[in-house]
Amino acid sequence: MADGPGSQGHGGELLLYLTDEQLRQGIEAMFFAYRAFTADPDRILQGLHYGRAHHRAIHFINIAPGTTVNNLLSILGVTKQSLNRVLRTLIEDGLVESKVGRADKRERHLHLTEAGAALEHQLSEAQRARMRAAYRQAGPEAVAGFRRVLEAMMDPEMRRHYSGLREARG
Amino acid sequence: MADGPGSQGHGGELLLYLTDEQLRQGIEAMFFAYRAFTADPDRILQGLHYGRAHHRAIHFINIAPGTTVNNLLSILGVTKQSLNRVLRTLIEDGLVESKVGRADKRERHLHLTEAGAALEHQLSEAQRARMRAAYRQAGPEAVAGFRRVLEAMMDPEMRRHYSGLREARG
DNA sequence: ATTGGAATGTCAACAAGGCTGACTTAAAGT
DNA sequence: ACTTTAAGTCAGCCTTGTTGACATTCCAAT
Repeated sequence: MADGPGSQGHGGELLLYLTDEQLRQGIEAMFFAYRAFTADPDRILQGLHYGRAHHRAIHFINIAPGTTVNNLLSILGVTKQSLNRVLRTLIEDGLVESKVGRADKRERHLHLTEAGAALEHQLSEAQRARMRAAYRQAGPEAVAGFRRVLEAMMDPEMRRHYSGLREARG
Repeated sequence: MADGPGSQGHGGELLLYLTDEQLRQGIEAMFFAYRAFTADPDRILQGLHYGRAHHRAIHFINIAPGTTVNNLLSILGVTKQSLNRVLRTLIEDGLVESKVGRADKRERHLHLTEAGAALEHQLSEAQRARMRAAYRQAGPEAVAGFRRVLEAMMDPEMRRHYSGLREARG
């Protein structure tokens, strides 16, 4: 591994020279960027007696309408008790609808109501606005790299749930 | 690659055309990657009666030894009561040392003890390992893009605290 | 020297949102 | 018939965030 810092590891042949300092900067960048990334929806949710957990549930129900509780559980990586607490309030407040499964009546299929979809859109638009601004500022090549690093950082288990891989990767 | 599928001329200007779907994938990538990113240190901390808050305190005390409580507060973005609870246990357990300031004796200057530095290294090494693997897998160009997007995503306020900008940006 | 304000620390109470464990109900699978 | 699965519920615990109130210490200005 006599490669300099500019070595190309794209094919996986040559190794990158990565100092602890470079890695540390990446770690801090993740910390600060993620905080900013969640700040906008948090601001909207605060005062509505909702939190980040509700946002996540709403997000994934919107992505996969009709998903079951069990499926949502495995995506979110929390216990059913934790999810249930969140889901119950969303259903009570009329943002989420829970329908008994046709094929398997044990399952509950989750959908957003109109009100739920409206909140989802408000939340995701706030997040998209920041993402859009960052993408524009960084440029298309940077965006591709950003996505590549994040995908490589995920647990393989979670990569299954990540919809980005099912399309637009070629 | 100035005009890949992600960019498109727009009224003569070279604006990025970003679909909601592309942005959503970026949002989800952040979610899943951040979870993976914090999972390794969380695993180490669990059972030691420490949590992510302790990790963050230890991290930034290590980066800026001698930092004051107030400065740490503004970096972490939590209340002094929250930070104090964490700091107190770290001091009691002999991981952090709090020294009264010489110039201003109201201030407390924070340092890691040897034990604290050892834990810091264990935690950061776990995180670096994942980051290193992702960087190697994605390649140097992707890493540069990753950093650029994250920096653009941060709040300007927080960019001041981000050490990555003070060096290695040319 | 006294006073005002800043920095720090502490106590108490509360909420969100994780967790475990135990248990029920209903439906499906065998 | 029995077991397993999906979902829901109750109770209790932990971490980590929040407010509000208050004490202490010290610097700096009056």
